[in-house]
Amino acid sequence: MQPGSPDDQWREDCAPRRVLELFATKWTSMVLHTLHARHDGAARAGVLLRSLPGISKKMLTQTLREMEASGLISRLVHSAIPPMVEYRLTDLGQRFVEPVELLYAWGRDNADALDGLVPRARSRRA
Amino acid sequence: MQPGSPDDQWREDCAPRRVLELFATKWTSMVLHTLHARHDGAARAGVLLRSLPGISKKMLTQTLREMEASGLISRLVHSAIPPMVEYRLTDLGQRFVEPVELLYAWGRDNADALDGLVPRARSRRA
DNA sequence: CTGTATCCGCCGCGATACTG
DNA sequence: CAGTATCGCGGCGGATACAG
Repeated sequence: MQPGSPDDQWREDCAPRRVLELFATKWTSMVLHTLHARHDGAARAGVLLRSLPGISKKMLTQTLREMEASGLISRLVHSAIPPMVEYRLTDLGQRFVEPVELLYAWGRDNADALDGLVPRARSRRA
Repeated sequence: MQPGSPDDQWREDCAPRRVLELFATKWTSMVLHTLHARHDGAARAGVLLRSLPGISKKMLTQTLREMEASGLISRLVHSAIPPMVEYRLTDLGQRFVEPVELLYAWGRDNADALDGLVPRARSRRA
Protein backbone atom coordinates (compact mmCIF):
# COMPACT_ATOMS: atom_id res chain seq x y z
CA MET A 1 0.00 0.00 0.00
CA GLN A 2 2.51 2.56 -1.06
CA PRO A 3 1.75 6.13 -1.96
CA GLY A 4 1.32 5.39 -5.60
CA SER A 5 -0.63 2.18 -5.12
CA PRO A 6 -3.72 2.11 -7.34
CA ASP A 7 -5.68 0.43 -4.60
CA ASP A 8 -4.91 3.27 -2.33
CA GLN A 9 -6.14 5.82 -4.79
CA TRP A 10 -9.59 7.25 -4.85
CA ARG A 11 -10.29 7.43 -8.52
CA GLU A 12 -12.85 10.10 -9.19
CA ASP A 13 -15.35 7.61 -10.48
CA CYS A 14 -14.74 4.66 -8.19
CA ALA A 15 -17.77 3.02 -6.62
CA PRO A 16 -17.01 3.85 -3.00
CA ARG A 17 -16.62 7.44 -3.91
CA ARG A 18 -19.91 7.43 -5.76
CA VAL A 19 -21.57 6.13 -2.64
CA LEU A 20 -19.92 8.74 -0.53
CA GLU A 21 -21.10 11.45 -2.85
CA LEU A 22 -24.62 10.26 -2.39
CA PHE A 23 -24.25 11.19 1.24
CA ALA A 24 -22.73 14.51 0.56
CA THR A 25 -24.58 17.76 0.36
CA LYS A 26 -27.97 16.20 0.34
CA TRP A 27 -30.82 14.68 2.24
CA THR A 28 -30.78 11.40 0.38
CA SER A 29 -29.76 9.27 3.31
CA MET A 30 -32.29 10.83 5.63
CA VAL A 31 -35.13 10.37 3.17
CA LEU A 32 -34.01 6.79 2.73
CA HIS A 33 -34.01 6.16 6.43
CA THR A 34 -37.35 7.80 6.93
CA LEU A 35 -38.97 5.70 4.25
CA HIS A 36 -37.31 2.60 5.62
CA ALA A 37 -38.52 3.35 9.12
CA ARG A 38 -42.14 3.40 8.07
CA HIS A 39 -44.21 0.28 8.43
CA ASP A 40 -45.40 0.28 4.84
CA GLY A 41 -42.14 1.63 3.46
CA ALA A 42 -43.89 4.55 1.88
CA ALA A 43 -44.59 8.14 2.76
CA ARG A 44 -46.36 11.12 1.37
CA ALA A 45 -44.54 14.33 0.57
CA GLY A 46 -45.98 16.12 3.55
CA VAL A 47 -44.82 13.44 5.93
CA LEU A 48 -41.30 13.58 4.62
CA LEU A 49 -41.33 17.32 4.88
CA ARG A 50 -42.30 17.11 8.51
CA SER A 51 -39.94 14.26 9.28
CA LEU A 52 -36.89 16.16 8.18
CA PRO A 53 -36.49 19.20 10.41
CA GLY A 54 -34.68 21.91 8.56
CA ILE A 55 -35.39 20.85 5.01
CA SER A 56 -37.22 23.26 2.78
CA LYS A 57 -39.97 22.31 0.39
CA LYS A 58 -37.69 23.13 -2.46
CA MET A 59 -34.89 20.87 -1.30
CA LEU A 60 -37.25 18.05 -0.54
CA THR A 61 -38.70 18.12 -4.03
CA GLN A 62 -35.28 18.42 -5.57
CA THR A 63 -33.93 15.54 -3.54
CA LEU A 64 -36.89 13.33 -4.33
CA ARG A 65 -36.55 14.06 -8.03
CA GLU A 66 -32.91 13.12 -8.00
CA MET A 67 -33.55 9.98 -6.06
CA GLU A 68 -36.29 9.02 -8.45
CA ALA A 69 -33.99 9.63 -11.39
CA SER A 70 -31.38 7.46 -9.73
CA GLY A 71 -33.90 4.71 -9.28
CA LEU A 72 -33.76 4.74 -5.51
CA ILE A 73 -37.42 5.55 -5.02
CA SER A 74 -40.64 5.43 -6.95
CA ARG A 75 -43.24 8.15 -7.15
CA LEU A 76 -46.91 7.28 -7.22
CA VAL A 77 -49.50 9.94 -7.82
CA HIS A 78 -53.02 9.31 -6.63
CA SER A 79 -55.29 11.41 -8.78
CA ALA A 80 -57.52 12.97 -6.25
CA ILE A 81 -58.29 16.22 -4.61
CA PRO A 82 -56.43 17.18 -2.69
CA PRO A 83 -53.45 15.57 -4.42
CA MET A 84 -51.71 12.70 -2.73
CA VAL A 85 -48.30 11.47 -3.74
CA GLU A 86 -46.56 8.47 -2.27
CA TYR A 87 -42.87 7.79 -2.37
CA ARG A 88 -41.60 4.29 -1.94
CA LEU A 89 -38.24 2.57 -1.88
CA THR A 90 -37.39 0.61 -5.01
CA ASP A 91 -35.34 -2.57 -4.81
CA LEU A 92 -32.20 -0.60 -5.41
CA GLY A 93 -33.24 1.86 -2.77
CA GLN A 94 -33.94 -1.00 -0.43
CA ARG A 95 -30.42 -2.28 -0.86
CA PHE A 96 -28.96 1.12 -0.42
CA VAL A 97 -30.69 1.42 2.88
CA GLU A 98 -28.25 -1.09 4.33
CA PRO A 99 -25.24 1.18 4.58
CA VAL A 100 -27.46 4.05 5.59
CA GLU A 101 -28.86 2.10 8.51
CA LEU A 102 -25.38 0.99 9.43
CA LEU A 103 -24.30 4.58 9.69
CA TYR A 104 -27.44 5.53 11.50
CA ALA A 105 -26.94 2.80 14.07
CA TRP A 106 -23.30 3.62 14.49
CA GLY A 107 -24.20 7.18 15.24
CA ARG A 108 -26.62 6.09 17.92
CA ASP A 109 -24.20 3.68 19.49
CA ASN A 110 -21.49 6.24 19.63
CA ALA A 111 -23.46 9.30 20.51
CA ASP A 112 -21.30 9.96 23.53
CA ALA A 113 -18.03 9.75 21.66
CA LEU A 114 -19.47 12.18 19.19
CA ASP A 115 -19.94 14.81 21.83
CA GLY A 116 -16.39 15.85 21.30
CA LEU A 117 -16.94 16.24 17.61
CA VAL A 118 -17.58 19.57 16.06
CA PRO A 119 -20.23 18.62 13.54
CA ARG A 120 -19.34 21.61 11.47
CA ALA A 121 -20.03 25.05 12.78
CA ARG A 122 -21.89 25.90 9.63
CA SER A 123 -23.09 29.17 11.03
CA ARG A 124 -26.79 28.76 10.93
CA ARG A 125 -28.24 31.65 9.14
CA ALA A 126 -31.29 33.14 10.81
CA MET B 1 -43.79 4.87 13.69
CA GLN B 2 -46.34 7.47 12.84
CA PRO B 3 -45.60 10.82 11.27
CA GLY B 4 -45.13 12.56 14.55
CA SER B 5 -43.15 9.81 16.21
CA PRO B 6 -40.01 11.18 17.88
CA ASP B 7 -38.07 8.13 16.84
CA ASP B 8 -38.89 8.84 13.27
CA GLN B 9 -37.70 12.40 13.48
CA TRP B 10 -34.26 13.57 12.56
CA ARG B 11 -33.59 16.09 15.22
CA GLU B 12 -31.07 18.60 14.02
CA ASP B 13 -28.57 17.57 16.63
CA CYS B 14 -29.13 13.82 16.80
CA ALA B 15 -26.08 11.59 16.66
CA PRO B 16 -26.83 9.87 13.37
CA ARG B 17 -27.25 13.20 11.72
CA ARG B 18 -23.98 14.44 13.17
CA VAL B 19 -22.29 11.45 11.62
CA LEU B 20 -23.92 12.06 8.33
CA GLU B 21 -22.76 15.62 8.35
CA LEU B 22 -19.24 14.44 8.76
CA PHE B 23 -19.61 12.88 5.35
CA ALA B 24 -21.16 15.89 3.79
CA THR B 25 -19.31 18.34 1.65
CA LYS B 26 -15.91 17.18 2.67
CA TRP B 27 -13.07 14.79 2.26
CA THR B 28 -13.09 13.51 5.80
CA SER B 29 -14.09 9.97 4.97
CA MET B 30 -11.54 9.68 2.21
CA VAL B 31 -8.75 10.96 4.39
CA LEU B 32 -9.83 8.51 7.04
CA HIS B 33 -9.80 5.62 4.64
CA THR B 34 -6.46 6.58 3.20
CA LEU B 35 -4.86 6.75 6.62
CA HIS B 36 -6.47 3.48 7.58
CA ALA B 37 -5.25 1.79 4.44
CA ARG B 38 -1.65 2.56 5.20
CA HIS B 39 0.45 -0.02 6.98
CA ASP B 40 1.60 2.31 9.70
CA GLY B 41 -1.66 4.21 9.89
CA ALA B 42 0.05 7.47 9.17
CA ALA B 43 0.75 9.63 6.18
CA ARG B 44 2.49 12.83 5.28
CA ALA B 45 0.63 15.75 3.82
CA GLY B 46 2.09 15.19 0.40
CA VAL B 47 0.99 11.57 0.33
CA LEU B 48 -2.55 12.49 1.21
CA LEU B 49 -2.53 15.17 -1.43
CA ARG B 50 -1.52 12.64 -4.05
CA SER B 51 -3.85 9.96 -2.78
CA LEU B 52 -6.92 12.08 -3.21
CA PRO B 53 -7.33 12.93 -6.89
CA GLY B 54 -9.17 16.16 -7.24
CA ILE B 55 -8.48 17.67 -3.85
CA SER B 56 -6.68 20.98 -3.71
CA LYS B 57 -3.95 21.82 -1.27
CA LYS B 58 -6.26 24.29 0.36
CA MET B 59 -9.05 21.81 0.93
CA LEU B 60 -6.65 19.20 2.22
CA THR B 61 -5.25 21.55 4.83
CA GLN B 62 -8.67 22.75 5.77
CA THR B 63 -10.01 19.22 6.09
CA LEU B 64 -7.04 18.09 8.15
CA ARG B 65 -7.42 21.06 10.47
CA GLU B 66 -11.06 20.30 11.07
CA MET B 67 -10.39 16.63 11.64
CA GLU B 68 -7.67 17.49 14.08
CA ALA B 69 -9.99 19.85 15.91
CA SER B 70 -12.59 17.11 16.05
CA GLY B 71 -10.06 14.74 17.52
CA LEU B 72 -10.16 12.31 14.62
CA ILE B 73 -6.50 12.65 13.74
CA SER B 74 -3.29 13.86 15.31
CA ARG B 75 -0.69 16.06 13.71
CA LEU B 76 2.96 15.49 14.32
CA VAL B 77 5.55 17.94 13.07
CA HIS B 78 9.09 16.74 12.58
CA SER B 79 11.31 19.76 12.83
CA ALA B 80 13.57 19.35 9.89
CA ILE B 81 14.31 20.74 6.53
CA PRO B 82 12.46 20.18 4.42
CA PRO B 83 9.50 20.05 6.82
CA MET B 84 7.78 16.73 7.40
CA VAL B 85 4.37 16.43 8.96
CA GLU B 86 2.66 13.18 9.80
CA TYR B 87 -1.03 12.69 10.30
CA ARG B 88 -2.28 9.73 12.23
CA LEU B 89 -5.63 8.36 13.31
CA THR B 90 -6.49 8.88 16.94
CA ASP B 91 -8.52 6.33 18.86
CA LEU B 92 -11.68 8.17 18.03
CA GLY B 93 -10.67 8.34 14.42
CA GLN B 94 -9.91 4.66 14.51
CA ARG B 95 -13.41 3.90 15.66
CA PHE B 96 -14.89 6.19 13.11
CA VAL B 97 -13.12 4.29 10.41
CA GLU B 98 -15.49 1.40 10.97
CA PRO B 99 -18.54 2.90 9.31
CA VAL B 100 -16.37 4.47 6.66
CA GLU B 101 -14.91 1.13 5.71
CA LEU B 102 -18.36 -0.39 5.75
CA LEU B 103 -19.50 2.18 3.23
CA TYR B 104 -16.36 1.76 1.22
CA ALA B 105 -16.83 -1.99 1.04
CA TRP B 106 -20.48 -1.69 0.20
CA GLY B 107 -19.63 0.57 -2.69
CA ARG B 108 -17.19 -1.97 -4.02
CA ASP B 109 -19.59 -4.85 -3.66
CA ASN B 110 -22.34 -3.00 -5.39
CA ALA B 111 -20.40 -1.22 -8.07
CA ASP B 112 -22.57 -2.69 -10.77
CA ALA B 113 -25.83 -1.66 -9.18
CA LEU B 114 -24.42 1.80 -8.89
CA ASP B 115 -24.00 2.12 -12.59
CA GLY B 116 -27.55 3.28 -12.83
CA LEU B 117 -26.97 5.95 -10.27
CA VAL B 118 -26.31 9.49 -11.21
CA PRO B 119 -23.65 10.46 -8.67
CA ARG B 120 -24.58 14.05 -9.02
CA ALA B 121 -23.84 15.88 -12.20
CA ARG B 122 -22.01 18.60 -10.36
CA SER B 123 -20.77 20.15 -13.52
CA ARG B 124 -17.04 20.09 -13.12
CA ARG B 125 -15.72 23.48 -13.77
CA ALA B 126 -12.68 23.37 -15.97
C1' DC C 1 -51.83 19.12 -0.51
C1' DT C 2 -48.11 18.86 -3.98
C1' DG C 3 -45.25 21.14 -6.85
C1' DT C 4 -42.93 25.03 -9.79
C1' DA C 5 -40.54 29.43 -10.56
C1' DT C 6 -37.81 33.40 -9.34
C1' DC C 7 -34.81 36.10 -6.73
C1' DC C 8 -30.57 36.29 -4.20
C1' DG C 9 -27.21 35.92 -0.38
C1' DC C 10 -23.74 32.99 1.47
C1' DC C 11 -19.90 30.07 1.39
C1' DG C 12 -17.47 26.11 -0.63
C1' DC C 13 -13.63 25.54 -3.20
C1' DG C 14 -10.29 26.13 -6.93
C1' DA C 15 -6.39 29.12 -8.65
C1' DT C 16 -2.58 31.64 -7.64
C1' DA C 17 1.09 33.70 -5.20
C1' DC C 18 3.97 33.96 -1.12
C1' DT C 19 6.50 32.44 3.53
C1' DG C 20 9.58 29.35 6.30
C1' DC D 1 7.74 20.18 1.56
C1' DA D 2 4.09 22.23 4.38
C1' DG D 3 1.17 25.92 5.04
C1' DT D 4 -1.19 30.61 4.65
C1' DA D 5 -3.57 34.49 2.29
C1' DT D 6 -6.38 36.43 -1.13
C1' DC D 7 -9.45 36.71 -4.88
C1' DG D 8 -13.43 35.26 -7.41
C1' DC D 9 -16.95 32.43 -9.35
C1' DG D 10 -20.57 29.05 -9.26
C1' DG D 11 -24.18 27.08 -7.28
C1' DC D 12 -26.48 25.40 -2.96
C1' DG D 13 -30.30 26.32 -0.82
C1' DG D 14 -33.66 29.52 1.77
C1' DA D 15 -37.70 32.71 1.17
C1' DT D 16 -41.53 33.84 -1.25
C1' DA D 17 -45.19 33.83 -4.50
C1' DC D 18 -47.86 31.30 -7.61
C1' DA D 19 -50.56 27.07 -9.90
C1' DG D 20 -53.26 22.75 -10.26
